[in-house]
Amino acid sequence: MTCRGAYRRKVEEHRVPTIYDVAQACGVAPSTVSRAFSRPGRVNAETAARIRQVAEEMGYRANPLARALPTGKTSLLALVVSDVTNPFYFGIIRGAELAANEADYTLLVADVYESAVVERKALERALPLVEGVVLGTSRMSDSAIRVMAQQRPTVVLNRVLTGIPSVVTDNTRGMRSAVEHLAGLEHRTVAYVAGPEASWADGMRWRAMRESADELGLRVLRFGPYAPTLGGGGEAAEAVAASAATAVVAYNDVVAIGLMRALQASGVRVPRDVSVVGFDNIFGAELCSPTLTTVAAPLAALGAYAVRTLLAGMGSRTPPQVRPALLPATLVVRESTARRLRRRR
Amino acid sequence: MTCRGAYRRKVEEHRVPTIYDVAQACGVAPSTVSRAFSRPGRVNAETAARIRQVAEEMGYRANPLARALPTGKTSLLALVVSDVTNPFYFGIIRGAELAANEADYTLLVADVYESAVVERKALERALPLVEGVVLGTSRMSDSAIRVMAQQRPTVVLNRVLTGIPSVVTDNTRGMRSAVEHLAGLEHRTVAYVAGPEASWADGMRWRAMRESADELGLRVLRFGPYAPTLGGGGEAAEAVAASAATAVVAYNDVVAIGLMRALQASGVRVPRDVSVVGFDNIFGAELCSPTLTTVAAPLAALGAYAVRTLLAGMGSRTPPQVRPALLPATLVVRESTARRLRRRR
DNA sequence: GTGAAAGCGCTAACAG
DNA sequence: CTGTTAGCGCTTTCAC
Repeated sequence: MTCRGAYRRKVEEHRVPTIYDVAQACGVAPSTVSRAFSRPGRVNAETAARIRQVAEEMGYRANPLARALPTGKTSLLALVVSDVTNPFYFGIIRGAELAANEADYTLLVADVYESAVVERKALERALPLVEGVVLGTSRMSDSAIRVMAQQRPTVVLNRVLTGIPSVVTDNTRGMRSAVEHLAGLEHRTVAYVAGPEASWADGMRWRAMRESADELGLRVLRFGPYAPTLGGGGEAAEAVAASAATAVVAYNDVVAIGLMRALQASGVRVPRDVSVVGFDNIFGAELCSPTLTTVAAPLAALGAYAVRTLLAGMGSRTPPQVRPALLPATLVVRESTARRLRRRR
Repeated sequence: MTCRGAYRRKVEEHRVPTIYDVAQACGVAPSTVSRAFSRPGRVNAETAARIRQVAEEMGYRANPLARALPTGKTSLLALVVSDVTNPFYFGIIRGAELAANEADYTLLVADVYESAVVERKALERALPLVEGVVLGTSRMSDSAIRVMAQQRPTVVLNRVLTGIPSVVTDNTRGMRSAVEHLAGLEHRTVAYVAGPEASWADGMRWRAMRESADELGLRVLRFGPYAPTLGGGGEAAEAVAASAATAVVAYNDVVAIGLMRALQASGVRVPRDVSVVGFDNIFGAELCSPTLTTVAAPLAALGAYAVRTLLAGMGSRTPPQVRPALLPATLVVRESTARRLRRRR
């Protein structure tokens, strides 16, 4: 054993038992204690049991830092989200955290306030500490993501990046069920209130809507783009009210709620005059009135699946599957959609 | 220099430059490189600059793990919240994260799903990694918290614990402004819809309401306790409607929204017949209709202040201030409160 | 199966 | 001001 203790720690107060203490108490070498925990098979079963018990009694806990230094195994995973304040992420965080804890990993949630600079700094800080990262929404360019993915196993959410494993919501199917729902309520002309043009999801949703509407023989209009905010939805109200559409699907719930409020404010009743469908099923969707029919993204599932994919990829030497995983979105029917009235308003 | 490299790392792939590489490239001792970064004063300015530049060119970044091992300085802080899904915490997380990043710390958000078991496990995992912890809401007993506080500097949010620094919302002042607002709208009889009895905040709020009402000469009723959920608020509706109260303050926004909906469902109009005030100003407060007048907890400020208090306490040898810090709550007036009608409904 | 010893990358005490 | 050295606590060859 090396001569220890000459390098006195500043805070002698709460001396935590180390592997050396356990070894001494058991009358074995430190390396044996280490093995007893990490490779139980390679040590005499009886000895191992004794070590375990003594360790337990002493309240020994392996120092994760010390373990991580030689092995790189920090048991930390990073989840980067652009805005913890956005209800969209709650479910994702929750799901990711559950899956991480399940595997005895701790999740480091990095909130980057929609800012590329903060994102860079946050990642710079977190990257060396974590074993892998899930990119919730990233302001980073594809190439920047690829560079990062070389440093640490990476999984991307709701964004497809060839070569990087990703898990995305099946917007197409989700949109289809929304349109089918509206068709079932006898709507003949439906509109899409678009979100930001740069949004990958927006493109998917609009395309899916057009296709579904076509297949079901509905007329389809498109308004926008609008900002993905209450105000953005509000701006769309006038155009929607003036149109022939009796039902609209909005880019997301926040836009849908903004739209509903503006419609109501100008005397258009929801769902009596216009049915409204949102996307995402955020917490507020059942707080507004009428409560919002919406396509629920499988938030928790997305987060959990991403983490599991990450862990799986870390475990194996082989590069992880390259095809994006599609997780089903489901329609949640609430009060904001209703059967079309016979007489046009 | 010790003979290095015999202990080959498994992944030779992405060799990150170490302090030794920089030292060699600069022709100085490793310790000098270390000093150049941690104690710039103690090294020849010219040498330091050269080292810095070389390090920059090589893309050297100190390995936080290795740094943390001898010093204990992980640059990690934990924030424990009982439920990331609860809108109440968003602001807190955001504020805490901002303050942490400002000081070059990374925040580890541990979500404990309202479960004491998960909380224990999460803390067990995180505690050895972090330098301090902020307890957002904890299911732990006072004594358990005190035990933890001995291991790591701790700050508690919205809970007062003698001996442990804490930062709490000034519910008393917040409630007073709510009651003054209602009195100004000529309400004479007001009611409090109580939350869970075990809640420290609930007790504070009710007491403050009674006192404020007394001082302003209002009659005050109390209903509850109810669960702090939409359903809980709904349950209160009947009692409220049957009472003489023309205005109610609810334990929190979620209860207030549940109450409003149930009232409206039974034909009581808000705010025409009954004014409703919530507490916390969660995201949903401006999504519901009518939008909710509410006492806004200084969420981001709470989080930020807690982190700053924590960091301050870690910095100094002296035990941190023991008096809980009171942060002001402010009334946000929206649509759910209105002047009392002359004729009683 | 077990012990000895060399490191992981960095910091800090000690000399000069 | 700078170099030397001993460790932080754990893992992992390498011998026996």
